Amino acid sequence: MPPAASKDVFRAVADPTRRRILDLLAESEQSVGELVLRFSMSQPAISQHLRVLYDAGLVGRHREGRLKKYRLRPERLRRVHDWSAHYAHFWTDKLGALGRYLDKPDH
Amino acid sequence: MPPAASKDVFRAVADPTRRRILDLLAESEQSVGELVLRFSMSQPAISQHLRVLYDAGLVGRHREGRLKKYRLRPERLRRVHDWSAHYAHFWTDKLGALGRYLDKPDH
DNA sequence: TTGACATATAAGCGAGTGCTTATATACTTC
DNA sequence: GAAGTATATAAGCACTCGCTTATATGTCAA
Repeated sequence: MPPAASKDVFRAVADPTRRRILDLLAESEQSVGELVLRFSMSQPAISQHLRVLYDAGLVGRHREGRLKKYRLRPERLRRVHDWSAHYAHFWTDKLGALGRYLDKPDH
Repeated sequence: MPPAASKDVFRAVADPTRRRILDLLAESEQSVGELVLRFSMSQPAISQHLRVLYDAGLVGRHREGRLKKYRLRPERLRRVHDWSAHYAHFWTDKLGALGRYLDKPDH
């Protein structure tokens, strides 16, 4: 069985450590070692989180000497954003509720 | 031990069944029984998902006769939306990358 | 090649998840 | 009250998660 078979984006971002990794990578690409320094957990733990993010398509990576640099690939976050945006009018648009009411076919 | 102690919103929406429940509740409030009909799993399974959503503050509920109606409480989804919106410029704003680059203090 | 460094993988462990069936609770009707 | 309906909780089970330590792999430098 594949170690962490093609992971779902929603599950990937459910973990706070992984969200923090993404936030860090949003600033600049970083090596595994640099990331490890930002957390109080072992290097394998970070590598495992990075694998989940990689499997979910949320990060890319390439070698640079003996370092391996990870960079953000934010496109797939669009699924999360689009889904939640579906609810955004509930708190942004004052007329949202009325609008949705009037949109129903029987009005 | 509390059955599913105060749940995190990100974890609550990580499950596809729970997202589907939220989507259904976005249309209209529904009783547990009505929701059960939409899924091919047992009533307790749905009740357990509803509890997770309730503990995460994503749904409200009230009795109505012998029914218990659940309704969406979307406010807390804002956390998810705001977090993902933080990345939205990566795919919406063509000048986003340049803008972020110029925003750095050393430019 | 050898040794040091950087990262990934393996194996194991306790805790959590998502379901099931069985049962308890709450409400309504008779 | 008793019986029926609607929902919640309990217990159990297989599986997954997030971590650990130990080890394997890859890269550079001497």
